[in-house]
Amino acid sequence: MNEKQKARLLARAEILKALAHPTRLCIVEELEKGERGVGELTDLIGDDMSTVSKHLTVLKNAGLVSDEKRGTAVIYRLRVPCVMNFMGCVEAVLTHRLNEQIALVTGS
Amino acid sequence: MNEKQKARLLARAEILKALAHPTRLCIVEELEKGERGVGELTDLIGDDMSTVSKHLTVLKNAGLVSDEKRGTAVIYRLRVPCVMNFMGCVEAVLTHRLNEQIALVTGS
DNA sequence: AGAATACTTGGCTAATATACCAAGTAACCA
DNA sequence: TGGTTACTTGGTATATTAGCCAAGTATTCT
Repeated sequence: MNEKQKARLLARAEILKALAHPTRLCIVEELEKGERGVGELTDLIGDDMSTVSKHLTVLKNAGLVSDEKRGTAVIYRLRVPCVMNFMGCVEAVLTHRLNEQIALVTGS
Repeated sequence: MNEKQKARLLARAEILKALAHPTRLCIVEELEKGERGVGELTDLIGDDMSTVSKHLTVLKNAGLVSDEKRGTAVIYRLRVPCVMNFMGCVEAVLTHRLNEQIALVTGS
């Protein structure tokens, strides 16, 4: 494998890593519905606001969300439209896995 | 957020986490081309075979690949057809990000 | 200016992840 | 049966992540 390919894989992996946390997935799903302030997301998630803020930084660094200051509030929004497709595929993996487990239990 | 939703997000995050490593992405891309033994994947990646084997275990536990013993060899194959779609979306994020960086540099 | 609101950042700890080497196991071959 | 091939697993060191609390910053309100 050459350096260029390594860099490409690393870039992709970083985006996946940014999404690979329940809280961050929750944020992304919520932002699909529309822009939200940090306070709203914190209420939804239930962790400390500083924790939510750090998760938002991770998503921002990955290029998945953008932020904008309005008064004292900071409003976050999704920057990419396709994250849901994405999740459709993840769901397909889960379904596939579930079907197998059922097959195991029913012994077919 | 209720427990059921938390479980759903956790399940999705686990799949994303399994994909969120350059070596594992490399393995998945290679397996898109066809089934491969651990040795072949090790040659491609260049890490210790034990390291590659552990990455394969992660992918297997996530339900993304399956394995089969043939003689002394262990052959891995992809279990889900859609991982590439998936990556198409990741690529879209990268392109989006790149365009912005270009816009920044050219000052438009 | 001083207080309040809405975040972000720093500091810390605990948990997880990753890589290597060495040792163990399973199937085949001589 | 003993050796070889092809992996996997255990052990260990290091690095990264995630959470909370406390402190810092920016904007608005009085």
